[in-house]
Amino acid sequence: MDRRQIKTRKAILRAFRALLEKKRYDHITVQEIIDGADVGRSTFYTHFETKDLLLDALCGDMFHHIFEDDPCPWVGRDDELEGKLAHILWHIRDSRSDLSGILLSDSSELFMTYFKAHLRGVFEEYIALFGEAVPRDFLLNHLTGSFAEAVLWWLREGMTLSPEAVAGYFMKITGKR
Amino acid sequence: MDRRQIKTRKAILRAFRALLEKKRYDHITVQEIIDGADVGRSTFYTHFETKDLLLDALCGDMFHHIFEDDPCPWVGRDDELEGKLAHILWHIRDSRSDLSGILLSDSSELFMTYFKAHLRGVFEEYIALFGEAVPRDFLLNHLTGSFAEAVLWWLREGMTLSPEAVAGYFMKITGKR
DNA sequence: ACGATACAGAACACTTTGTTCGTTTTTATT
DNA sequence: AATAAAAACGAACAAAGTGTTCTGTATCGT
Repeated sequence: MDRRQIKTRKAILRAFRALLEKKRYDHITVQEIIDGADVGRSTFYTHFETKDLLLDALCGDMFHHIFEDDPCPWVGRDDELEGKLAHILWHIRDSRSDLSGILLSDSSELFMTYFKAHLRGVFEEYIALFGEAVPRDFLLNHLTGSFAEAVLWWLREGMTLSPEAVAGYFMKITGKR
Repeated sequence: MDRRQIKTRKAILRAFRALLEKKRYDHITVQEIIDGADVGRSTFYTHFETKDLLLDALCGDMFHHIFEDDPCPWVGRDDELEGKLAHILWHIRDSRSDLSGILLSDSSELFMTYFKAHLRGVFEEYIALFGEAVPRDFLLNHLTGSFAEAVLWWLREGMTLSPEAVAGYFMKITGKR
């Protein structure tokens, strides 16, 4: 791939993210993005058909590496899920992509949708741990939703607690352990 | 208040809600709203300064009567909270304002924010029921968030379950009872 | 050094926004 | 029923944003 393409693509995404931390998604204009990225108008539209697709691309970039399956030392342990959750939190805190800024922005709901979609995959593996007192889909929905909320709470608190502590709280509150 | 004002205000809100069920909030234009409401352009702007304030007004209308404190037969009983939650669900299902359509729309995240804000008030009263194993704010956040998610799940399922059943599931899943 | 291609920048037709203002209709009151 | 006040209409407006097309220039991979 051409270096120029990569450079401008990154510049656009960076400018977009900077704007997202300042104002709401639907108040951001293409003009502001290309001004921030210092990129021509036509160039923007060759890279991204619409602003919505730009958002998709940003979410892809941000969440992909967090949910990559990397070597996991918790496999087989009885706190395997808790370990994985802590791992996700750890990634968010130390991520170069500065996820926390985006998740705390006025457009956070937008990103929560993507976040939950990824989380669902994680919890699907461990659904059996939580019994069968309620419908499977209800439970899955509950776990992903409430973990995402917990993460947001943690970010709002300034991430003073350790990832392990938050994961522990979450497991406790959902009745496991 | 002038009848005309009430009439046009209602017409605008109705048109807005009809549009929200079809397309996303930030894709809706003022032009579409006033066409749907059959109202002059200047009239719209005398009623609502911006589209965001129109949204605020809509949320106010929709959620207000649900969280009104009306005669509550569960006071003092040990399933008082469960009763109140069922009551809320009952309201949503039978509401004339057709909340379900809005909460299932592409802009549902927007309304969830308002919904949660109101729910927080409900849970604040009963926070003591859930122990002190985790920080109060964490817990409050968890309860409001996950109940809102449960409601959304219920709506998506077509409200086949009874309000009492959903409230029961929720209490079970949060560890109470 | 070469052709290919990505970019800049300007111009464009078009849509949307929010405001203004004179006119017409409806309302509450007498 | 007559009247003054209030509200809605509708046209026109500048300003801003959208998405496309074009030409010339700079940069890339080979």
